[in-house]
Amino acid sequence: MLTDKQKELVESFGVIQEQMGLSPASARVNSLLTIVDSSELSFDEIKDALNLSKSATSNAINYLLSLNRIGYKTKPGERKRYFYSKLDQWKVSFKKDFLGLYNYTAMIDEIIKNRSNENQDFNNELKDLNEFMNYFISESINLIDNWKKK
Amino acid sequence: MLTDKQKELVESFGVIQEQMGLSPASARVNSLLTIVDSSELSFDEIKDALNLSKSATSNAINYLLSLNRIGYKTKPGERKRYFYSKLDQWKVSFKKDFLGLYNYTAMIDEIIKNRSNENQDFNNELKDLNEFMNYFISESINLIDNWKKK
DNA sequence: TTTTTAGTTCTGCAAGTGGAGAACTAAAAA
DNA sequence: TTTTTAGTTCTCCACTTGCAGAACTAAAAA
Repeated sequence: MLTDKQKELVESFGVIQEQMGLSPASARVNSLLTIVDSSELSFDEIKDALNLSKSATSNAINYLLSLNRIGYKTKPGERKRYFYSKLDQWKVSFKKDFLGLYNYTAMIDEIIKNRSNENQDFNNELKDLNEFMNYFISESINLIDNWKKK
Repeated sequence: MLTDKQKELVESFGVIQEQMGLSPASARVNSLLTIVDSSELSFDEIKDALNLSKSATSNAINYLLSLNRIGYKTKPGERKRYFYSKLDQWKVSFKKDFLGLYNYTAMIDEIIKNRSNENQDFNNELKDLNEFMNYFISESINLIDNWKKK
């Protein structure tokens, strides 16, 4: 199912995704579904390709489904589910991530409001950071929205 | 040293920074140094303001120093160190973060190279994502570099 | 020389995470 | 009705994290 090189890539891309917050098993599953040539894999194919237990496979799959990073389809007359990478969701999730940064800037605004004017240099640093953040968030969202408009 | 509102903010900004990868204690220390009116605090002031043990305080401070998120100064004739938030480093560390994303795009390039042409739709999704990522990274670095050139 | 200061490092524990394997379940097939 | 399929959930354990408190250390003060 995988070439030797692809097996290596599943691991190394897996590590990168671990660093991005996925658990080892979820990272491997997502990595596998990105790398494998087949357009979708069954539960057991995933389990066997990664040498995972059923519980680890089940939990990893359900976690990735909850994040909307993978999806599944069924085939007529079969009960099995076939999982695939929802890579095309990247715009949606990037956008969500950037919007989430507004929590950070709102927090900084609160902090600015509640600092004395004793140390104006630092107050100005906070304001500058926040101005940039707000600018950066809206620019990033523009970049996403204007990317190959479809 | 802190108003009641500021104490609250230390906690809530602390939580946000925990979500960004800092340990609870490091997050509180960094939060405190961002919120407190004094321009710098000693080891014991930090320890007492946050009700931390000496070890937790020491480890949190040294971790933040290693990340370059805080710094310290000394006062003539005193051995104590006074710690402050290095908020002005944000440009440097944002830039480093974005440059780090090139590892991700390099990985995706490797993946593309090692997939068959069986599923061109997915191959094109990978290419599209990577094109965007490369564009986004370079644009972001431009935004940082051009921000209020000083 | 002894004591104090300003921390650092070590020891031990409580809590959380991640995954294996077994037990379980609901629907479909035999 | 029994068995198989396609998972899910439960139990247990190994490993990691984060912190407190105690022991330690090196420089400075007394």
